[in-house]
Amino acid sequence: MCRARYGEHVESAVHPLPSSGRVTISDVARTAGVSVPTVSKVMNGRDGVAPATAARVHEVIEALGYETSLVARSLRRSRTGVIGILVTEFEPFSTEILTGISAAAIESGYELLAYAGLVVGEARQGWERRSLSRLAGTLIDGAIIVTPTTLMADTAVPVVSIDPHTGPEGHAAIDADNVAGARAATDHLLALGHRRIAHVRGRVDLASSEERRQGYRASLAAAGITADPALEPVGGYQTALSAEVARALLSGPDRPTAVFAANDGSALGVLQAARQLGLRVPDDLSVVGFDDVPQALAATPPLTTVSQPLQDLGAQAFGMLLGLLEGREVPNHVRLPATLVVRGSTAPPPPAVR
Amino acid sequence: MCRARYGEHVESAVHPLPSSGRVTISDVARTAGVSVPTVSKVMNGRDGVAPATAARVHEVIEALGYETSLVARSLRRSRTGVIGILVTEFEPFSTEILTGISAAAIESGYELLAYAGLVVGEARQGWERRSLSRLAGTLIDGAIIVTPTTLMADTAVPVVSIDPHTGPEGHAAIDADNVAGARAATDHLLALGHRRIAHVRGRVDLASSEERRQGYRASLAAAGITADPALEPVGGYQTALSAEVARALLSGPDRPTAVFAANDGSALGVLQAARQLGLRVPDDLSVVGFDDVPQALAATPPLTTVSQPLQDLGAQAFGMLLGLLEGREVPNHVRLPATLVVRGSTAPPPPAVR
DNA sequence: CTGTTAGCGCATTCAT
DNA sequence: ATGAATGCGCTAACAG
Repeated sequence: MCRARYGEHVESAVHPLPSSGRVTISDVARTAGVSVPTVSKVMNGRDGVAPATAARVHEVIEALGYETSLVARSLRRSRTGVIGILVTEFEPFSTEILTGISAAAIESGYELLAYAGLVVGEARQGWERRSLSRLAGTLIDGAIIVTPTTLMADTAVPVVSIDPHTGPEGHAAIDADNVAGARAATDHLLALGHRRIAHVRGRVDLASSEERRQGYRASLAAAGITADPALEPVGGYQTALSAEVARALLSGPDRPTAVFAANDGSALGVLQAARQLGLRVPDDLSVVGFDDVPQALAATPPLTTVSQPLQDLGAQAFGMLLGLLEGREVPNHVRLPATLVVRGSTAPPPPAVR
Repeated sequence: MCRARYGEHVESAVHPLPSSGRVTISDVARTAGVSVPTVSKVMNGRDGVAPATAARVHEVIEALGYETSLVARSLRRSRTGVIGILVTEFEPFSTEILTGISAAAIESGYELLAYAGLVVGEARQGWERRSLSRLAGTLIDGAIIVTPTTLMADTAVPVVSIDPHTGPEGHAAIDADNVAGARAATDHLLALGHRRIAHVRGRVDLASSEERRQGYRASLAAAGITADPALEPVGGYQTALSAEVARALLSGPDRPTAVFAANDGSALGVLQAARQLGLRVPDDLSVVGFDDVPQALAATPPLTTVSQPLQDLGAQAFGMLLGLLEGREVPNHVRLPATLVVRGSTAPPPPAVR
């Protein structure tokens, strides 16, 4: 067992080699017998320091294991070399994007700081503005915001949004083609022979959700099918709620033979509901999701879904931000293709209702 | 198109409402007609402020969208309410852990700051000490370090290590049971009837790699098989190198019927080599990996592997860190079970060689 | 070449 | 109840 003891209230000794772990620039200066600014110069490789002095300072830095505090430095300097990535929390969606950003940023000279405010409930509204205010202007040179809920004009640093909830208008943004993806999903079901296709909608306040419904409707319209509002319950992008509305949807007499869910979480809910009702997937019911999260592949049966190029989204967002930081012109809006991935949850409708 | 223009050199106007995005406490104070300390008191909910004044300040804060700078605040205060997670880069392994930490941290009152130095080459050695020095004592209250390469004593803040390369001795650490996991993998192959089982080793300088080899050898020994060094090439946890050594291994006359690779990346390399040599998996060759990264499931055939509870690792690390921060006693070392996941890459050996 | 002075944005005494 | 002064760790502009 070990007990916490981190010298929070340790009296700093009269002389160097502080007992606590934290080593500051003054510790180094004192030990090396020079002034603080001299150490600063050495740290930043500026000239105007005698070679002998620099060497001695370097030795002390090495010995004490000193490293400049990112905080103190960034308070004083304008550029920090750190890019912020703002998310509400770390979950499969945001971490996949993070992975893409990281791959793109390697050897770019920038460091990455991913920040999760972990706010819940009321406080969630406007989280991105708050987080950005806390970091921008000091800690970070620019930011990538994952699924921001509001538009932000006049930010202190360059910002690129990924999959903004409000749609990609007004600021540098990148997202996947939700309309085309949803259309591909519905086209796939139509091609299999389905005619009665339901759509479990996402959060109605989000742009992505509405775009997916648009794609669904466009596909139906192209096939000469008029959309039936009774087949469009709202699952709010949530598994539990989607399972609930799916149960109702699938219990009726004239139940659909296929469901296109607004995201994978919803699709998993539909799968759950089908299982409870004794419906086999894909024999009795076909299900398509959206996003292609890891669980989609692990589901039983593996979920047919629309894959968003999450890593690409991240990588390209980083590229755009780099462009903004370097004062280059960058496209205001980039849209990446979403592609259908056919797995085991879709099949032709059962003969009885065909 | 839009061009970067973020008022870096904007002259601050004589009066409030600065043109740049950055709003400081003095802007608020000036606008509200009070002093800076008063605003500070209001922000931190301290008393000693007239209700009327507080209300006015609150209004201005709201109007200006002011938020305290994390940097400036943390420089002055000891506690920041932010936990740092230090990684070299964001990839599937570290982001999975991140997801687990995030789930555990929600509603804990702490915010999460994941920091990737993105160092490569020489500078990589000792990255965790450098990153920690840059953040600890100021920005973060404690840190979780993912796969640190060195031991760190006497840190400025509490630290918990996940899967330390040096083994879990000396500081609060958590990892998966590599020995037992490797043993389970090898036992599985033995149970299928394999006798000639190779092991593609990982990075020999890492504790996890050596532990996995130990488990492999222990399993063989228990079955009365003496380990053959010729069957233990080093793949260095890398796909390309592993494919190379596997090609050599599988080209020989007395080739093994099964391979236990030190991690999934290596296993994918073995799969590659087998395909090139015309060996069918699992009919001609069984392959087992370690880690259970998402690609393991997506491989052809789906990879039998040993799953590390990455999210649990993260969640429990957060729990331990919380304990340290609260001055509670926490176990110095936690070891979580690694479990075999049997998929499609393993089967009994071909009759010819059985 | 070096040290002194100043100030980044904020929180904390201590006066008033 | 409020404001002036001080310092966190660091860097920039100057003075010696």
